[in-house]
Amino acid sequence: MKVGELAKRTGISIRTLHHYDELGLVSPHRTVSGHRLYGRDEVVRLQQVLSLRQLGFPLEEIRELLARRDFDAQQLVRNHVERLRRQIAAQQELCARLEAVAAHYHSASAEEFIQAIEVMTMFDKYYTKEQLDTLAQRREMFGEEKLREFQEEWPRLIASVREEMQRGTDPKDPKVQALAKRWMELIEAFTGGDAGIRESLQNLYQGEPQFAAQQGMDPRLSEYVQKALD
Amino acid sequence: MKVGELAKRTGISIRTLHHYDELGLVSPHRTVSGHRLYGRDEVVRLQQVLSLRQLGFPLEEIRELLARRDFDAQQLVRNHVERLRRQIAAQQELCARLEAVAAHYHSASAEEFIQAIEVMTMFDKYYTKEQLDTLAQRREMFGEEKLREFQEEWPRLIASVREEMQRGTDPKDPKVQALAKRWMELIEAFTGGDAGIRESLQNLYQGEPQFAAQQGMDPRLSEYVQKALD
DNA sequence: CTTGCTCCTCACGTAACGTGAGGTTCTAAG
DNA sequence: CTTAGAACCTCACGTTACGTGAGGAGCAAG
Repeated sequence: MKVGELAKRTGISIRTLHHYDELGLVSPHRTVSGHRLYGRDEVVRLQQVLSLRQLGFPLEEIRELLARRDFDAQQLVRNHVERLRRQIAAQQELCARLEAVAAHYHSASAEEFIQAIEVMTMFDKYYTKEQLDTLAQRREMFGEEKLREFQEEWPRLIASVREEMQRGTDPKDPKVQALAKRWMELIEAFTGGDAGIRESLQNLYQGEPQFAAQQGMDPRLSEYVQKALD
Repeated sequence: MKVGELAKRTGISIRTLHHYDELGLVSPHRTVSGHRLYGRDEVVRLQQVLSLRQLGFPLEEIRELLARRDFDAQQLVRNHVERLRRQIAAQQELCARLEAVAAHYHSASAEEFIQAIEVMTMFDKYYTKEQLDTLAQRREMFGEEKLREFQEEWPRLIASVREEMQRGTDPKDPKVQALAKRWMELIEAFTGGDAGIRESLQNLYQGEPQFAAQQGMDPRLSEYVQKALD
């Protein structure tokens, strides 16, 4: 059988057969003019290659397997399954996240959408898994409505405080005190009083100044609020 | 900020930053001597790129997204989730199979192992999903023990029939008739009387002669058995 | 002898960078 | 002012499993 025929019968492309020949995976005989000739043995070999390929093994590994057939099949499969499991887990998490974003930012603009993803990325970086779980629970407790309110209130609150700061108002001034109180309340609502979460939050805003800036925060403002809280 | 510093602060490799520059994803300014200078805007941009990358989008798509920000975020995410789900499903099936092979061929040699995989591949090709499900159920019904018995009996039975054929025994001979009866029983046990499955089985052995040969079958033997069964 | 089909061997392209090679610029110390 | 070493630059090849021509021969039929 020449390549074309084998290709038609197996559905494998000619190029792929050439490729396998180059890699030494399936090595057909040749006519004097150089045309490849596949016999029974080569077809069997090809089937084996295809079978292993279907299971997701890289070609290089397949070649080694078929070369020295004394490998530990069990161990091999276990390793492979392990690899797959990890990939699957990662992808499932990704999926869950994407859907969470899609669901939550139901009618969000592109800008808001990217923002949301950025926030998620940052959270991943600064919170432990347990903390993220805790936060997810708290969010569920509050419900859509409340969350949206909080999200809309924060920028307003930050803007108000910034205004007072720029105006040079004394942090002890009752107006600032009222804002600071609300500030505390919102943070408490978010952290649920968890000291670890509060710390991670602080690390996040200190460690990612450009992220903080996007939220309207900066170190000076932080300091100002801190004074008012004391 | 020069590349080295940005690289340290973000944990992204210098090469990657160069790469993103080449692709026009993050385009820093340059000093007169050509060194890259990243400012606030570029860092923000980088964060966005990284966020989208983390969600598994290809860089090319990310560039388009960030270029024309009027895209439909919902649609985009849905498409992406769809892609992911398909990948996950495929990988899970793979995993399940690998484990099935590993569990079933618990102490198999490398040869048997490859054989098993080949059989699976062939089954995939010739049976529909429903038929495969049905077969899986039947296998569970029988249990490990019975299956192993069947698997050991088949080669013996095939060998016996082949012997009679080569000896030229009349298909109507009682000895051949007894073998043919057992043959029928085994096939019935396998197909569970499902006509579709029996047909697929026949297609498999007719369509994959080299597979059939590995199992010890060939067209002449088939014909002989057929005569005996009539 | 030529047409048309099949075959051959390069060899580049893909995604997202890693990893040098070889050369320039910056920075701090002598 | 010079010089060593760090940091920067631009190529450019390697990775995986092939796809996709380019350009040139072999092979059967008219």
